[in-house]
Amino acid sequence: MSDPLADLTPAQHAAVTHTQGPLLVIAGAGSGKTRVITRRVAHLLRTGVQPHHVLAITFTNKAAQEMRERIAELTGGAKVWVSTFHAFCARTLRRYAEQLGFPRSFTIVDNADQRTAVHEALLETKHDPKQYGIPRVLQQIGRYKDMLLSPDQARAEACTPFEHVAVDAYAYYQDLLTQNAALDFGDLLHKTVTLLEDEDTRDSLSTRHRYLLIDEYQDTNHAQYKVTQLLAQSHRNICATGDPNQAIYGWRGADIRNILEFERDYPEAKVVHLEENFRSTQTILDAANGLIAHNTERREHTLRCTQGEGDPIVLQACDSERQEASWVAERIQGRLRSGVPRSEIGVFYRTNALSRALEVELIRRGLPFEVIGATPFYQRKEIKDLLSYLRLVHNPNDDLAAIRVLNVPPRGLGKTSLGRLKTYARERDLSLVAAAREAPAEATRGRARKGLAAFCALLDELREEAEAELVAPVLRAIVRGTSYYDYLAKEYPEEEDRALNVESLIGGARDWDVASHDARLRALAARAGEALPELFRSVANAGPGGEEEGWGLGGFLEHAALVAERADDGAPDEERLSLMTVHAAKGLEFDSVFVLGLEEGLFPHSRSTDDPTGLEEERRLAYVAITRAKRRLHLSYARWRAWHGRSSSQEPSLFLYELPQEAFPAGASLRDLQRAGGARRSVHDAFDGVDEPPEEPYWQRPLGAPLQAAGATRSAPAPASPPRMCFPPLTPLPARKPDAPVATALKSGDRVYHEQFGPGEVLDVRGEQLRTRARVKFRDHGTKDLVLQYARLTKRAP
DNA sequence: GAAGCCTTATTTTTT
DNA sequence: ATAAGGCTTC
Repeated sequence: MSDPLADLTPAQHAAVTHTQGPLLVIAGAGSGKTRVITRRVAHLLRTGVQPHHVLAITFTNKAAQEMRERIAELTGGAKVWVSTFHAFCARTLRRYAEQLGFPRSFTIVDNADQRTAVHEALLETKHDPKQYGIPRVLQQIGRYKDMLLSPDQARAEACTPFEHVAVDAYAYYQDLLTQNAALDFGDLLHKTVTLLEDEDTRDSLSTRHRYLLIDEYQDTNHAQYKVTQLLAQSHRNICATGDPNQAIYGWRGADIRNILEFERDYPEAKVVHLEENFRSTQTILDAANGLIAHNTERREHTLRCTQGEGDPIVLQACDSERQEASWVAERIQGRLRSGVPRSEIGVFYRTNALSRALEVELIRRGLPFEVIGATPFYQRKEIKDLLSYLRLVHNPNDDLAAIRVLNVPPRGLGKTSLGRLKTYARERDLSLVAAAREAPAEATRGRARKGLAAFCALLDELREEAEAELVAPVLRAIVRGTSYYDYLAKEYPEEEDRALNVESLIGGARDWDVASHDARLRALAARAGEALPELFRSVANAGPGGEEEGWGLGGFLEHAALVAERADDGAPDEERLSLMTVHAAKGLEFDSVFVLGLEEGLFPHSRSTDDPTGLEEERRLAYVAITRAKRRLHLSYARWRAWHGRSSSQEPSLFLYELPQEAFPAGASLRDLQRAGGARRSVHDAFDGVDEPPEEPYWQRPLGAPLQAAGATRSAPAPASPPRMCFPPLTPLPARKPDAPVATALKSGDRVYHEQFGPGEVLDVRGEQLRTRARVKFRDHGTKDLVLQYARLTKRAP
């Protein structure tokens, strides 16, 4: 084990060595936050803290995995519990379920189940699902849960008609979940808080988890905040790390006040600021700082650079997403040729749907890649079907799973039969499976009766198969008993990968079984370990996250619900480049970063730009994306993109205008690309095939050269001939949204030139940013009021 | 009463 | 493009 205190800056050292009492680390992007956390854990262990007394909580599975690895690396494999909030809660609730009045075998419902439940709830409460929108209602319910409001409490707060509908649905939805012994993601937190409110339980859990580390504290919502607060209440050993500039989970109820008010909650807290950036080049940092400066809500701190200036940012305008994909792939190959390993290349986009075009292109070129987070393996139909059967075996009360598979493959149980069965079940307070077993005459006839009987027989058979607590044999029995492959072949004749997915699921289950078996042996050894020497005990403790529970069928289902990630197949991670959403990229870093789809409506996303808070969060998101890059940053947008299956015209993202223009090569900023009217061939093509700048860095701004004067580039004449375009035809982009220098550079008295009105003089300038207007007195055309955003005004030397 | 076809609306981000 | 919902047919 190397020295955890070696090579630390004074600030980092202070954070690492502050082991007792509350600690808040405000850590800018790339300031070595992960380093501080992992070193701090190592240091804690070195001072005699037991590994199982340390609990580190992260936001995403990816981050948890990475941190687990780095801690293991640093401490020689000490078993510290590192997990997401939800995984931690799930594991804890398993242990205390009965105390809270629900079975240990509770299921965790996913988004699709939630929607089913909301749909049922709306129908049952006599509201029209269409009118109110299932996603909206579901989001509202989620918000109530994040705020720890019960249906009754929520009802007291409800004001608008929509809120009343949502509350009605919430109440019914919650009953539905309870009846199904099911918890949703919000419940995991909510119930854990309930658990921690009991003094004895809290004491024992606080004793167990004596040292808390909470990463990305700026993104905790109220429920998560409450969990940490209750856990830390007695020992106060809580280390929170975060960066207000990277708060990107407002939509999930994250409350930035949690980090801003940490010092109020823990007055004795030590606060450490990390503002030196060890990750990115000066150019990249300037871009990030320049962008985030447009936010009015932000914590004043600017990252200081410790690296050299570095290469300029590469911006590429593309005609289509196809072309964008091809450009990115080409650039990636260039980086690989320059010796950058694949694992050091990250491609980000705002929404998952955007990965498709690039995936196709990467496959075409034979570049191995991994789509992180997305391609929700566990959300595929065939996987969900099989998992639903598995859930029914594990928990026969799981009506949501029953609804899904009662008629899959078709057993002659249509809407009517299902409706009858539901009514029958509800009247007698039975689960659907229990009702099916009674096979009442009023609910079944003919085909349906036979189908139900077959279904029940299958479940019995599966139950027997599950006695051994192994997952793979049960899955095989399901596939066999339902003739699932026949069903797939009939239903989806062209889609052979579905069968492969099933194989892959079974393969994953087999691995799980092996690991379970291993863990059980270790757990046995651990139990006997009281009498064993310390060394042996620490080996015996090694289980998932340091816990001995969570294996077998139940554990597998929990894993599937919480870690929606497919088991590894093919090339190891180091051999692949990564594609992910910007959200998933938080906390990671890459030598070279590509950000796709920088278009208005996409990034910033149209669904979040109607209110200013939303736009600011989008900007922070862009900030996160940029600051992931160590050395190279590539941005791109497409002028045409498939949307709803139809190609539609796109505008460059507002953020491209807000980035400091000097971060780009001269002549290759957004305005230059636009002025070129959409020419595909840009100066960047000078790098083609080599991906290294020519020997003379002609694209660098001459030393001391001023920023481009306001509007100076606008005076250049339009290209003589319209650029050649392939489909779809290009319309010249209107000169919208000038960047800040244009808007602010004009003042009264300036002499200007207008393409149509000729020379004139500015009388006065009003408004700011995009709404800046200038009153101009033209020599030949009188006085006009012009919006600078649209008027192509050129400033002339006096 | 169920299966199949055609319509329609729908697309953030994560656990 | 895709999926869910509604309508028509068997």
